[in-house]
Amino acid sequence: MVNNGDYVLEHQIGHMLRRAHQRASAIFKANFAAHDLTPTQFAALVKIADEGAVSQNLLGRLTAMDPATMKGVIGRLYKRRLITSNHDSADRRRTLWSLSAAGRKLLGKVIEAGLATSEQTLAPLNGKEQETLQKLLSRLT
Amino acid sequence: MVNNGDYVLEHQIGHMLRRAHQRASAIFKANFAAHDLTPTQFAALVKIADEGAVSQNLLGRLTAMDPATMKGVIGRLYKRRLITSNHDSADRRRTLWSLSAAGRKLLGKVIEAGLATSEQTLAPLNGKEQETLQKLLSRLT
DNA sequence: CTATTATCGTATGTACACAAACGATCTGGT
DNA sequence: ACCAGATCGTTTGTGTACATACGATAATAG
Repeated sequence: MVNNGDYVLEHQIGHMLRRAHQRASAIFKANFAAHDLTPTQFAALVKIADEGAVSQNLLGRLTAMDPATMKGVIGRLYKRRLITSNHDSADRRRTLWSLSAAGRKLLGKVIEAGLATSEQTLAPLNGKEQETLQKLLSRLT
Repeated sequence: MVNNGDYVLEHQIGHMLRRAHQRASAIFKANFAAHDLTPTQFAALVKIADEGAVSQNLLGRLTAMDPATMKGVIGRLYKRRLITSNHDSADRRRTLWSLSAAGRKLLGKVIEAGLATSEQTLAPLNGKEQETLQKLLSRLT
């Protein structure tokens, strides 16, 4: 055994965030297993729906993914034909992505699972604690 | 634009945890860049130091990594000779891992960076808020 | 109008994260 | 002593996550 001073892994905020995120992801996975969607794929679908038509780069900023990550997510959604692409007439570098009919249908079906995921993730806390946690977390940015 | 009812991505706990974890990782990375250690590698070193000698499986449980992830982390630490291995005399399946002299030396040097990382990650909150956040996060498990 | 600077998408490499499946070994109950 | 089930470590495959580098295109400055 070695003494690392005050450093207790379990009390470090980074480690706690990692663990909480692991748990949230596991709950998400259970709720979305039937639809085979990952958290980032679902986030992308939601944001595309919000925006109507978005470029890869903007979508990345809206969902907090960098361009390289976004490319992979978009690619997997496109392979399943949940989204469609159009060239941007104003900027030849851009491709604009929208929901396909299948994407719209799927999203309508799973949005409830998204809400259930949030609820289950926060279940250990009461209403006021949930609000407090969300408020504090939102300030870590 | 499509209406997704109440589903606002930014307000979902899973997404907030993902973003907070991203930020914490970025701060960690900046603080440990000179030593080329990732958060999981550092966590493993800390726990090995705490325990003296641990099996891969137990170390995984102590640091919240599954066996497949742990194998990669251990492998990278071992390649850099920060840890050493011994066969467990009581169980032929097990390998027990300990810090090497180099590992001990490195850990002594970077433990401060770990504390600084936690401090900087929590910097947007005051002392009382930090405590509240940690208490609430610890209950999400 | 041209030269610099920025942005868009793409590609490659490293590192988690977890599911699933596997052989080797250990353990508890009979 | 044996067998059934658990545990240990490993392997393979998919999906983030990000750094870095690159060519094409756009926007801006002079």
